[in-house]
Amino acid sequence: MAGYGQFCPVAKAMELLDERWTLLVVRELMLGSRHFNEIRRGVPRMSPTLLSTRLRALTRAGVVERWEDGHQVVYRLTPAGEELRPVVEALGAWGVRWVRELGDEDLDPHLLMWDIRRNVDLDALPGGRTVLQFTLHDVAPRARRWWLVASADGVDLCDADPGYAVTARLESDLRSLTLLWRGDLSWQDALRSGRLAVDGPSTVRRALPRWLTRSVFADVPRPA
Amino acid sequence: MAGYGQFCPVAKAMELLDERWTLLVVRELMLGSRHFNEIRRGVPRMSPTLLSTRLRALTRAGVVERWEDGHQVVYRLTPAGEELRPVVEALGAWGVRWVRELGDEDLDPHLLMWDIRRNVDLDALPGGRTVLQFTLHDVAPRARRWWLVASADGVDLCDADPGYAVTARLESDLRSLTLLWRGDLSWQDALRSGRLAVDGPSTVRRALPRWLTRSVFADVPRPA
DNA sequence: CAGTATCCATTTCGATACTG
DNA sequence: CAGTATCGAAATGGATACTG
Repeated sequence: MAGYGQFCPVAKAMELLDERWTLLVVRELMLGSRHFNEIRRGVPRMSPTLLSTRLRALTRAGVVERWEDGHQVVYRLTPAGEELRPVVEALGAWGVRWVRELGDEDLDPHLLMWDIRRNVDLDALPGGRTVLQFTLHDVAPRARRWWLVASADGVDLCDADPGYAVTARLESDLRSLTLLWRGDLSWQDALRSGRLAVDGPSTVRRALPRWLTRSVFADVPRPA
Repeated sequence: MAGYGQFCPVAKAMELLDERWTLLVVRELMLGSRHFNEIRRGVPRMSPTLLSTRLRALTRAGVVERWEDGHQVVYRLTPAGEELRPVVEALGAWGVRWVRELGDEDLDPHLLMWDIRRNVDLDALPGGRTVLQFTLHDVAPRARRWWLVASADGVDLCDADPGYAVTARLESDLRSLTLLWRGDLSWQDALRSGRLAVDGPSTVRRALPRWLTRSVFADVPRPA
């Protein structure tokens, strides 16, 4: 793709950043992904070839640094890449306010559960091990049931029963849980309307919203 | 172009905004352009067909409002579009810091003079009429000479001698004047190095930087 | 794990000319 | 002024399979 033929800094920035997928790859790196297949997990519809191309372009542009650690390959943002955070944040805040309609194609249980998993607030987690069982009743069998195993050591997400005693069960549908995650729906409204049901001890139920945190954009105020 | 298949607000925002030229059209509207051909002036390398397509997409997305006033057509940003300002500002600030190399293809005397024109600070302008004659000695004859006619009523830019008495003459080359405009080069350095010469009364010369303002990104601090 | 290789359908865009 | 019409070249990217 040719450039814009403009010296304007916005144009120069967009020559790099407006290429499809590019800023989503940057987002993944901001969220802490370091390895090729870890990044892929956040952009599953992107072909590996294309991810490879984009990582190379970002590296050439000085946004990403590729570095071989033993026989591992590690990607990370350079200072220039880190400084894209305000851009990504502004885009997300705008998107959550003004792009409200989600098509069915935008819903993805794997992405959703992965996002939920990586936003568990370990500091707010009750002591011991908490095991949440999620059921998304409108989703194909393979991706219908999930187990979130959280303890001070970390969080695991399983799509098969790991065998631990379940602390609480959440039932919802894919869209409702997605809306809750995005902050388009509050915990209160989700529960009151029956779009989400939580089955478990009331102490666990009450603690849930504190450590099962939502998207960083969830609290962006919505337009009246 | 298909969507990303993601509910992430950044992805949803980029489905609209990562299409080529889109954000530059938004930028033009932010800078005050209202009419089709006025917008085109800011994105001269964009074909009218494509501009038309983009304006329609932006209108559908609720970012732009199209409105017929008599037999004029007026475009303007909606509140949603206005809220893209932080995005554009973050991109520009990032771009001016981290995309420093300008190719010769990025230089354009028409865009540059147009930008300079629309950033004249009328409030800081001395009384009466000021006429600046610009000479870009490395530019093709057609775009080498410009006259900026500024008074309290407004600013005109001419590519042919309008016949007024010239208050001061500026001589430079296209790249130097562009760097000055972007803030990659200070007035001081430009003058000291001889990349810019100003010929005129010293009061006029000293007042120049106050009203002939540079890009809004010029004062963004550069990385060490 | 970390990618490449291949291949083609599709889209996208730019150029140019034209119109109410 | 405010766009449409048309057309072909280029590239973009998706799908799939494969490799060190």
